[in-house]
Parts: sequence; C-alpha cells; structure tokens
Amino acid sequence: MHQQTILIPTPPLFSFPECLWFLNRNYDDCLHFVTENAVFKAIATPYGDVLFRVSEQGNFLKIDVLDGVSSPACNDYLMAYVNEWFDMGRDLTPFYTHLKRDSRLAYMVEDFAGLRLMGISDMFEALCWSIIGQQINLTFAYKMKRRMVERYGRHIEWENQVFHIFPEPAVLANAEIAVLREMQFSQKKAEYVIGVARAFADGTLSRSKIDALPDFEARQKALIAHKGIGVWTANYVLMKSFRAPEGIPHGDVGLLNALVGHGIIAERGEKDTIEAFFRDYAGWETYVTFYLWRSLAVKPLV
DNA sequence: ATCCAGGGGTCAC
DNA sequence: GTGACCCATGGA
Repeated sequence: MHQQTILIPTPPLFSFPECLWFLNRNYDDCLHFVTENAVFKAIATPYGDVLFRVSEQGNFLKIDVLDGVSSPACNDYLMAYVNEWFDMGRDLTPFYTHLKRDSRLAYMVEDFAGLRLMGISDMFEALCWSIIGQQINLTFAYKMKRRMVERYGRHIEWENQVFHIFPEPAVLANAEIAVLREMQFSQKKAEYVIGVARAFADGTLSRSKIDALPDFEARQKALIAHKGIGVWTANYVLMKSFRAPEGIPHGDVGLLNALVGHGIIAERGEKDTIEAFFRDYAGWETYVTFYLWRSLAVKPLV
C-alpha cells in the first residue's frame, strides 16, 4: 500500500487561507471545490485521473489522494503539481519590498499577505479559459466554462459529488460549433476554442514547442499567430501557465480599473504611465497585476 | 434601455 | 503601428 498523504513544507510569506479565498472568490469554478479549509480537485495525470484534497497541517500543505492511482510516481507528480499551482517555490520578499516602497499599494503587504499567483498549469486549459473570458463578465464566463467542461470533460465521482476534469484537446477538437453555440458561446469563440483544440490535437501547438522558444516575445508571437489569441490572451496564458513575469494582460479592464482606483492612472488610456508603473515592478509585473485583481474583490466579513 | 464585462479581427490610413 | 469600427452575448 502506497502512502496516500503527501506533505509539502510551506515557504515563508505563504498564506493558504489567502490562496484558498482566491480560488473560491465569488465565482462558481467547476474545476475545483473549496470548503472552509480545503480545496478538492480532479486532474488528469500521466498515471490516470486523480482526485485529491489540499489542506494545511502545521507548516505543511497536505495532499490527500482520495480517488485514482496512488503510486510513488503519481505522488511525486501531485506534489509538483500543487507546488506549481500555489507557486510555492517563489520567494516573495523582493516583491514585498517593492510594494512597501509604493505608498499606493503598500497596504497589500498586510492585507493580502502570503497570497500566491494561482496558476493554471495546463496550457490548453489556460488558453481555452482566457478565450472564453474575453470581453464578458466573469460570472457568465464561468457558466460557459462549466457547460463546456460538463459536456466534454471526464469526471470523478466521490462521496456523491462530481469532480470535473478539463476536456482533452482531441475531444474539443471534434466539438461542434452548434453545440457550443447552445452553451452561449459566440460564433467566434466557438471557432477559436475548436481551432486551438485542433492545433493542440495535431501537435501544431504544444507546451513544449512554446517552452522551446528563446524568450517571452517569441512565445507571445507564437501564441498570437493563432486565431482568437491576441496580446491579452497570450499574456494571460504566459502569466498563469508559464509564470512569465512580463505577462501583463494589457488592456484588461479589471487591471485598468484597479490602476485608476489606486490613483496610479487617471484614465484608462495612459499607456506611458502604465508602462512606467510596470517598469518599476520589473520582474514582478504579473504579481502586482494579480494583487491588483485581488484588490477588486471585496472580501466578505467572516 | 443602456452600459459594461479579466478582447479579437479587420481594414483604412 | 495606430485607430476606428464591428462582432458577440449575458449581467446589472
């Protein structure tokens, strides 16, 4: 019998409750399930589909494998997965030093202490999600994602609950536009998602191909070559999936609203001021973006 | 009804 | 390369 509990030591400046709160926010994400002190998630691994739960135990994150394979290799995979998901390997000290120097954002060091940039390690999922989320409100975007995942993805049932897994490219590659249209995808979004799925299915587009490119600009350019992927989408994916610090989602309405709200810009069009702001946060552009997004959400009083 | 929402494509200049 | 315009669809 293999060990079904995995422990990962938590780094300094890490807050599981803050991360958990972000995962839950005010939205209905079909790809994980959050309780008061744990998150459940089902994923496809090279060793088969797995359902696991992450909670905090002392100075460790504890992963419990609830369903699916539990082998030493799979446990290692899950450990790396959670480590990446919560961005646990990063030292936030330099970022917090920047924040403290910035009177407009210094409060974040305390208010959002230990919040990590939660990733989407599956690049295909990140791409589909960012295409779905283009130019619509997030509540609606999560609804569309749920419909698509429930229709095309596998799932694990455990204790009378269903845990969804994001669909494989090969499955979405064969999805019909008409079906996606019924899920309230626009014609264009349906085309974009299917197009990206086909690119993944036939190997035209893959994580390893993007990874092999020399730098951020080359990766961004390669992504934008696909229909439906613009700068915003490419950078969002490079932020969430590749953790490129330069992956600023330029033009993002939430980001612009937060910049205005913090008095960093007066109006949305101030490109030079925005550029200067991010230059000051070099190396931490996506982190400060993530914290600015965080600032938009009102944390309910517990 | 009107404006907005974690944009993208196209086409003129 | 930049800007104007159109597209698309539900939420508030």
